[in-house]
Amino acid sequence: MHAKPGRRTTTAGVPSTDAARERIRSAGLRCTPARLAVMERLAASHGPRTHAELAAELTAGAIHAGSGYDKATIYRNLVELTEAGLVTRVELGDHVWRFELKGVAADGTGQAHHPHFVCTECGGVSCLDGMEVAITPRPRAVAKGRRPAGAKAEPGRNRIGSVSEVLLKGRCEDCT
Amino acid sequence: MHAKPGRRTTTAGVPSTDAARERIRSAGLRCTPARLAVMERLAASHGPRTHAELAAELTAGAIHAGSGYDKATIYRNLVELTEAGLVTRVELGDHVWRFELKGVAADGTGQAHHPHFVCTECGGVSCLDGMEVAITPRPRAVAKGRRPAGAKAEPGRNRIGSVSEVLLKGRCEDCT
DNA sequence: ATGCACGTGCAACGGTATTGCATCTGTATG
DNA sequence: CATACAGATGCAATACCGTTGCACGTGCAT
Repeated sequence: MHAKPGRRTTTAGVPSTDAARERIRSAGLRCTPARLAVMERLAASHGPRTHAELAAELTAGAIHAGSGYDKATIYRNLVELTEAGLVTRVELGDHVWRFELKGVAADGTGQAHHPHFVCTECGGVSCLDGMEVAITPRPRAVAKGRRPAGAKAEPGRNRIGSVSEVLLKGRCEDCT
Repeated sequence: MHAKPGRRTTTAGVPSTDAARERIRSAGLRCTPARLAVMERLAASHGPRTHAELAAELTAGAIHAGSGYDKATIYRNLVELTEAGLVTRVELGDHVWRFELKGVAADGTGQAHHPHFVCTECGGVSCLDGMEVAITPRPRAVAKGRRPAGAKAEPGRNRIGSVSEVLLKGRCEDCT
């Protein structure tokens, strides 16, 4: 009882738990321990996580006692959070959906869609959050003149209507 | 149609069947009717086909008499052809793998790194042959000094070694 | 404290990918 | 041209992941 359910990092600032709680609430969803756990797990991850991974971590045998959420619950939560707009669901080429916390930049600037890099060797996935991908029509030197607007292709070019996801495949440094 | 399973042989030019046959052979695989059928089916399609589609077309009830290949055989052939480098396997976002004839690398060397664009709506794939993708560090990090959660891959892990493929997902103009 | 609606756990379903094994066939060899 | 072997095929069974139905538990407003 003396351990308040949820607020484990009680600093004067804004604990991630409380932030998550608030976001869940404001999304019109109830704030349940399972949802908090999912949110925190996603927040603690540096890249997109698969449902299987999250389920494995949050089901019974997990390190943290008090877990033990059902796989279906986690799945439903992920879907609901996705529909609520708090989480994005991406597909990187293997047959697994990965979920990722949607942009939470403190200032509110949406880190909309950042590119992902997946290693074809080890299957590792990196979030190229600090990278920018520019698509230019002609193989001309593009080094300078950084083009903001993220990974947006110029419309009217080729048959691209709109780009929703950028995916790079290759080998990570470890596998080279 | 009139293409008999036999060798329409090299009377004039090179029938696609023979071309496929040669490619299969040169890939170190046996040339079997099932493989030829798969290759021809892929060649006749202008977009990526799912294994389910191909299986449905090539199994017993198919248009072509004499077909009736097993679903597992088709699957294995697709995988083998993929490993042999004759076919590429892509994932569009639904949980189905799609197979597509790879570009004809005449000299056998790897084809240029041209990005692909795949429409998540219609499944169409465009080869962005005249486009170039540049990956540049974002001018300004999300936050200064500190490493924000999820903003960067773990150091020493999952960093990009080499990029072998660039894949853009989104909607094509027709589906917008 | 109470009640309702929403969330959860359990288990089962469905669909696709994947594999084992016995049989058959393409291909090389004599 | 016949033969033998490695590889390919068919059949069926399996594994896996995502998804859903239903009864019960729980958050949250009253």
